[in-house]
Amino acid sequence: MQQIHDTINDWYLENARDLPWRRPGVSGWEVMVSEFMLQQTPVVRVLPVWEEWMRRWPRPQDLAAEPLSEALKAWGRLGYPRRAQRLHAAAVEITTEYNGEVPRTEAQLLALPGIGDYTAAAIACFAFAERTVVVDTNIRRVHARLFGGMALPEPSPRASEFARAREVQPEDDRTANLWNVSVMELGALVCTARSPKCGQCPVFEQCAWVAGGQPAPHYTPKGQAWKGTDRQVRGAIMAILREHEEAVPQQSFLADLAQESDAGYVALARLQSPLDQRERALAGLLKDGLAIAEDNGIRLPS
DNA sequence: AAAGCGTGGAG
DNA sequence: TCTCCAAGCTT
Repeated sequence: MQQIHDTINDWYLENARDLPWRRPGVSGWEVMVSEFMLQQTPVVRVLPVWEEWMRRWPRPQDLAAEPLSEALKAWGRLGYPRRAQRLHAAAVEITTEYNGEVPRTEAQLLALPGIGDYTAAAIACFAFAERTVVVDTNIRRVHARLFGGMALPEPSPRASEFARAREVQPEDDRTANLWNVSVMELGALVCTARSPKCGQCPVFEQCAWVAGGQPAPHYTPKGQAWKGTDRQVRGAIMAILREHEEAVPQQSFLADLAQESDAGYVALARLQSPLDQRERALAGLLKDGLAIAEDNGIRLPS
């Protein structure tokens, strides 16, 4: 096992991407913002937004001093805007409860809004060199193949996966710390979900999945519905709200909505449909876009 | 605990 | 074109 540790860690030192939140001396806040943005979002799309956020809000208290709507607008088109809402709330909590210092223990991080098992372990490990067991989608996939001989991990994380992740960790703290990010990077660059680059894999010889003849996945992932959903409605509404610095009169707001193809039609139909459906659309808006809507003076049909 | 939550690029 | 997927979290 130590052979595998050294091989993957060495591979990382040679092949890791030069990402700004991995630079030496980055703050806990810089790591934390990157982790929020990277939840379900590719690195290339996060990079420019992260740079802008760090320029504008270099400390938690800087973001906490802003209205939520600014965070939502600056979130841009990263998707899942409630992450911006939770990051803002976390910044407020760090400012009031931790004197502006991002907490360094997993338990403290886990208690903040928007931070779950993965993000807590990641921030503690990457920013503060705490010994944690990081389990993300990349690591789950590498473990499933390398140790489990399976094409893909189970659709949702199992307790057994966390147990295995703990068991395969290096004993030495420093090596374990590097192992976390190394396995993750291997999953991101080589051991990818679709068409893995096994020819470039440093542990090709040790891989249980390869040894088993690379069997196909034992399940077919189900895609998420999009057309006609509340999410599509919110997406269309948020897209318009983001682009306005000033108040958007209801009439021009609805006109903008009508001009949006597809999503706009769905949103408009919802907003003008019978009460129960309209309430669903409004409820969705209220969850993510209430502050931005209020700031813009949006008054939806009632 | 399964479902809901945005967005855009790759294959 | 259409499906899958990307450093998950919350209820």
